[in-house]
Amino acid sequence: MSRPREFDVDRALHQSLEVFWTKGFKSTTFEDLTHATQVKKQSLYCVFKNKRDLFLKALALYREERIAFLEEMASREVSPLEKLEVICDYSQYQNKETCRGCFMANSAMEFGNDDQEVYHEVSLMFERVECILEKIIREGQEQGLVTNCQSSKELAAYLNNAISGARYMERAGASNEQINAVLHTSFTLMLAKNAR
Amino acid sequence: MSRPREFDVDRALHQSLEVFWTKGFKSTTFEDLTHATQVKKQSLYCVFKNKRDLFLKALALYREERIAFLEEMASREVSPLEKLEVICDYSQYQNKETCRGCFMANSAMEFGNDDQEVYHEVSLMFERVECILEKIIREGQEQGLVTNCQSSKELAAYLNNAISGARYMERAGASNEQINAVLHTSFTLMLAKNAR
DNA sequence: CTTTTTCTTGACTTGATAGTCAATAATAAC
DNA sequence: GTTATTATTGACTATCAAGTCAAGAAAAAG
Repeated sequence: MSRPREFDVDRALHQSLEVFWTKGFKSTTFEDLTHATQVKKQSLYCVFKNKRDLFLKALALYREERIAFLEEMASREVSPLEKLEVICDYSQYQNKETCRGCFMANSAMEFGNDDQEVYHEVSLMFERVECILEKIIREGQEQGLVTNCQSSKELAAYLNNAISGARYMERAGASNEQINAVLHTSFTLMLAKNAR
Repeated sequence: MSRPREFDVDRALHQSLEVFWTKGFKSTTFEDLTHATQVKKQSLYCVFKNKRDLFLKALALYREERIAFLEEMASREVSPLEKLEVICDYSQYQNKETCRGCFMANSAMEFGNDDQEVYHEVSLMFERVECILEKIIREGQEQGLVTNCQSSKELAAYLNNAISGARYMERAGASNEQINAVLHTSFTLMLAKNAR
């Protein structure tokens, strides 16, 4: 009955995510988005309420994709140590030459915690990631590979924090070697003595 | 010969720093600055070339003050462990109720590493902080208090990263307990076995 | 082929904000 | 007191970006 949409909404969302990730919310103009998506302004406005709405949807998409990756990783049939090693391997985070850090962390930094919706996304991500990490760490502890001096929960928060820091280093322009070194140290220190 | 300035430049700079720290560069309007400093627009423009110049000077001021604090701490006549404990004590970072994180980290996040001048400030800060941390850690290692499994340089980068992560958590709205727990875990894991 | 519906397009509006200008005020040197 | 110099002030300008509007285009249904 009606004229069908000519552009792929999901594709446009992914492209917008890339832009927001690289430039942040404030620095991204709507023109940047129309340019990246090759979709005209009004067409985007038809689907997404406004720039902020598009941003929030991109943020949620990012979270879902990250979590999906981590969950897939967690469910693999390999030793918990190997899982942690992959998670602590910086090269897995780094795509392209752009040092854009973690989109979620960048957004948390940009908005602070006074923006309810962004804050909600960030918390959600935090919780989910820590939960997955904790499960892997618990496995590692049960197998005597990870130190028992701290609880799995403490270590999960610890590791998550180390990764956040690393993403910050990335954003701040640190070299791959520096970042990898830090993650490796953080990883090593949480191992049981006999597993080092 | 001429009419003297009525406002204290240094005081205005400090006040501007507060605003930039809380809101970031982009989100701070010049009006915010005139309001915070109670100095009229043109008077600020007389002293500082523009908003960006004022921002960069605030950033440098922040770095100097942080470094001064850490250096004072490093030179105290207490055990290296005590020094590290103070540095890892989140309550020392936290002022007011505002969760504004580390101004340097926030700025690094906001600008990415494509802005040369901001990047320079951030790198400078990084290097200086790590250098101070390394010195304390080396002391700790010599006294058998800090693990020798990693070099002092590695551990300094590690600790700096953990602190960055913690400031990010702060910005992202984590509770004091959560932040303290993470820092405490990071601190504990770098201790020698007998010092735990 | 006509009608209906929704997409597309570019021009337009509105609002915010960085930075400028020119008139005025205040002070120190002479 | 006069003059020269610089600070102060508020109005002004220019720019840019988000969001709106209305006309036109395209497709599906009958």
